[in-house]
Amino acid sequence: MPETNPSPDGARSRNQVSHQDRWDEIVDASAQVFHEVGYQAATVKEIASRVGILKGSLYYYIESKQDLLLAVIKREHERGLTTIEEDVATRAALPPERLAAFIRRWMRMTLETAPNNRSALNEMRHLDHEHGDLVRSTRARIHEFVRGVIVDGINAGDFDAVHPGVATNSLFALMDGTLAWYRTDGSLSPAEIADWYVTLFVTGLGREEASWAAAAGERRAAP
Amino acid sequence: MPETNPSPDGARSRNQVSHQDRWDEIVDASAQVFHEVGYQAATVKEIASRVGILKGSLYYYIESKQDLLLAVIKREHERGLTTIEEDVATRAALPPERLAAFIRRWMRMTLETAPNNRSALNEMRHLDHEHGDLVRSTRARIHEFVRGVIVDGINAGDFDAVHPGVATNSLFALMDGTLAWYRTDGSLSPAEIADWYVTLFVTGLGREEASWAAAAGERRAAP
Amino acid sequence: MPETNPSPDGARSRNQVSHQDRWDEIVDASAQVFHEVGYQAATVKEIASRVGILKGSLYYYIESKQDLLLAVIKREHERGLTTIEEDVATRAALPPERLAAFIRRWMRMTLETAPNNRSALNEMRHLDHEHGDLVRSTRARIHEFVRGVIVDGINAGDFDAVHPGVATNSLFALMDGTLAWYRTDGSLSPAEIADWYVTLFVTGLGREEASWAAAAGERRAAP
Amino acid sequence: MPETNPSPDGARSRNQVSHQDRWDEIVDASAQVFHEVGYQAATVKEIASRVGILKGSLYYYIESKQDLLLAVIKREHERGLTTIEEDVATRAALPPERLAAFIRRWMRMTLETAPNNRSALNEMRHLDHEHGDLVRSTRARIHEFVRGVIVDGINAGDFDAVHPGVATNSLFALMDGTLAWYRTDGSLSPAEIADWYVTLFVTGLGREEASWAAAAGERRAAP
DNA sequence: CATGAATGAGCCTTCATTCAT
DNA sequence: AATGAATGAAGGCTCATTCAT
Repeated sequence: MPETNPSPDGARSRNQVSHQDRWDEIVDASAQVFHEVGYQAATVKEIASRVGILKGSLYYYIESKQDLLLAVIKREHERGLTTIEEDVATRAALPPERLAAFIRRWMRMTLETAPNNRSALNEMRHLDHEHGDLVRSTRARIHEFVRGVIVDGINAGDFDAVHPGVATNSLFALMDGTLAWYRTDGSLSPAEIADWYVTLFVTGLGREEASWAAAAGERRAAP
Repeated sequence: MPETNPSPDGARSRNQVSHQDRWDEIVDASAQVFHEVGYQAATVKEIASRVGILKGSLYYYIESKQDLLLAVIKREHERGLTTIEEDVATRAALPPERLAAFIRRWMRMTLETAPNNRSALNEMRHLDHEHGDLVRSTRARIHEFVRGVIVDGINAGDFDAVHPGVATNSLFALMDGTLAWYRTDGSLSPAEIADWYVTLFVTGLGREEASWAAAAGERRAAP
Repeated sequence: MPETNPSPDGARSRNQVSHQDRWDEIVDASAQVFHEVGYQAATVKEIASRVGILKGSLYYYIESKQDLLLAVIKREHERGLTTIEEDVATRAALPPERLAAFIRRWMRMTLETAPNNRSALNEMRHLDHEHGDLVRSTRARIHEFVRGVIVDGINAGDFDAVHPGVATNSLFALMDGTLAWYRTDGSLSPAEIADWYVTLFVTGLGREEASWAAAAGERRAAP
Repeated sequence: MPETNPSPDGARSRNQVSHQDRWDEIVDASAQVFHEVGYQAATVKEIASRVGILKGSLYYYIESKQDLLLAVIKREHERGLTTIEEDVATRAALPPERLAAFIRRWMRMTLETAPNNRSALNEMRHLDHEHGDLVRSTRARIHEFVRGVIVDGINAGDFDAVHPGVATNSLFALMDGTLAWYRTDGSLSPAEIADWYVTLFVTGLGREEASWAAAAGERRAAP
């Protein structure tokens, strides 16, 4: 049975989309499908058909299936880079507050903006060395930010002297692991989940919230 | 090039292994390969060849590739069921202590006993409905245990009144996420990582360790 | 990645070429590509891009890829037809001299004028019946010329009584086979190779050069 | 429409052939198809179906289509290597006689033993570097043999002082070019064509047959 | 004239699965 | 139990071709 275009013939002229828009559609569809069945099980045909074109047509935009994965992962990491950016007020705050703010930003991105995007991270092994390294370096920058905040907190006495790398990894495992069980119709909102992570992590890092909140007030008042 | 058996002919009579042993070898090999490349990318041929047989021969033991995944996942969950069992002393302990003990047991299993096993959990989506449900029910029992401990802790006032389901999910995301970044040659031992999770989670659940440790002593002394 | 026109936008108006010139460019590019990778492996896209247009645009000039092959082969045969034309002096000469002159003309064309053109001859099988016959009839005319010279030579006693058709085929196999091993930077010039073929073939046809050269002198003197 | 096995079901058990025999069938079929349409245009499906199996089954024997080309070309070159071997009498003969004998052996192989084999030589460009070099080295050995005979003949004064490399290339172009025009039902037998090549080439190399035949007799009588 | 986007047929290749021996 | 040969359904990818703009 030949593959046939599901959209009606006459619609083509009206369906005109710019190259960039089409490409965004393609990356969206890819992210969705990778999320649903994983990279290997995802078929180019399925992705194409969600965009409303034939699989052969997809190769007008890509050179190989891997390009789709790369695009999805890159987009995720760009969102990650955006998420580590802090506004002026937050940048001036104490480490616990900064970490809390980051967790809230990250969870908002993960659960609200790009729910089916972040899942392709586990598929990074399917990228070849060159692209894998490219992506890993971006990821490193993101981790570095969090690590920096934790180190600052330790130095300032706000956090216990934990292993900052392990703490960073744990935090991301916690946050990114959310997608494995989070359901949109569940009892908790994204914001509530973020709150819980803040409590868990910032408290767990060594001092109860009260203490560092108090400390923060004191130190702020000090100079 | 045709697939050929690497083992010498004459050795077969001496290589006699019981059906059960062969089956264990097969599940081991499957777990390894799934761990290395994922379920979809894993080939029946590769698994067979690690056992030292040809892929056709594997079908004497299984009906489909999915059976291999099922076996691996089942074994993981059996290990999980074993891990929720507590010795007499622990069963009598207070929730924070029980939770800490569980975390240590689980991490020992995850990192020491079965490092390449636990990774197949993400592949559960490749099981059909029937087997997926079977596995999910086992997983539910394991989660239920942790959830129970947390609820007990909340009721006893050891833990803050968090959402127990979310807390449970978080704990497993944290623990099972370890495999994504843990390196055998890293700076932390499995036990140290477990300690860190205990600190993070038990503290993070609401009260600093000191407080519940003290409370534990009092209550134990009470009756 | 979408195919894009490498030439700058504004240049188009100045790059104006006549239809005929464009067509010649296309046939040139086709000959080159066919020479490099063969007809089947040649892509319409590659040919178009050498002309500086997109593959879709090529179809303004052709109806199918085969048209490109046909044009290349036709041009080769036209060159062949030109090459069998003799100047007045040569037409009056004796068969061995005429054959020698032809060999030199043919090799000059093959190696100097159209090195990458003659290679498409082997691809004639990719022409459909109709066009194949068209081309074959031209080729027959060329062969007929050589055959005629050889027959004349035999009748005149200059050549041994060989099978003229086989001799003709052999000569072309010899000459057109040159491209398979000839290197521009090699030790022999086209003219030297042609000389060698003359020696080989005219001598090999039965009598050493001296003899027919002498005979030629006599007979010329005769009437 | 799924590809279906053309052979009747029940026949399979009787059609049992050894692995080696099946492989030979496959190489035969490949040679045929490559001969008919060329490497690029040849499809794995067509080759498989001539063997009576499905295209997928072919991959039990090969790793890629290129392997088929390699096998065909290797077989040709092995036949070539066999063909340069001389019996005791020939090895002792004078260069013209040895060359003549070689030409006859080669043409017998080309036209009688392996008519559709030798045509894949032109497809050598489709081999990757590694295998291309392998094959080229074998070809070099064969050319070296002919070159040696020609050089011997020049040194002995039997041949004119031609460029031996060019002469060798010409001879093979002549001989291997035969397949382009030779028809089984033609007026000349393989042996007659070989005779003609002998006359052409051995005479063309510089001295008429009579002369070297006479010289041969003399020199043989001399010591 | 040329573009750019799409089509669709077909290719090479992979691989889970079957089965006679 | 295991082998080896084959199957057949897909899958990724290529590319000649079409056509609205």
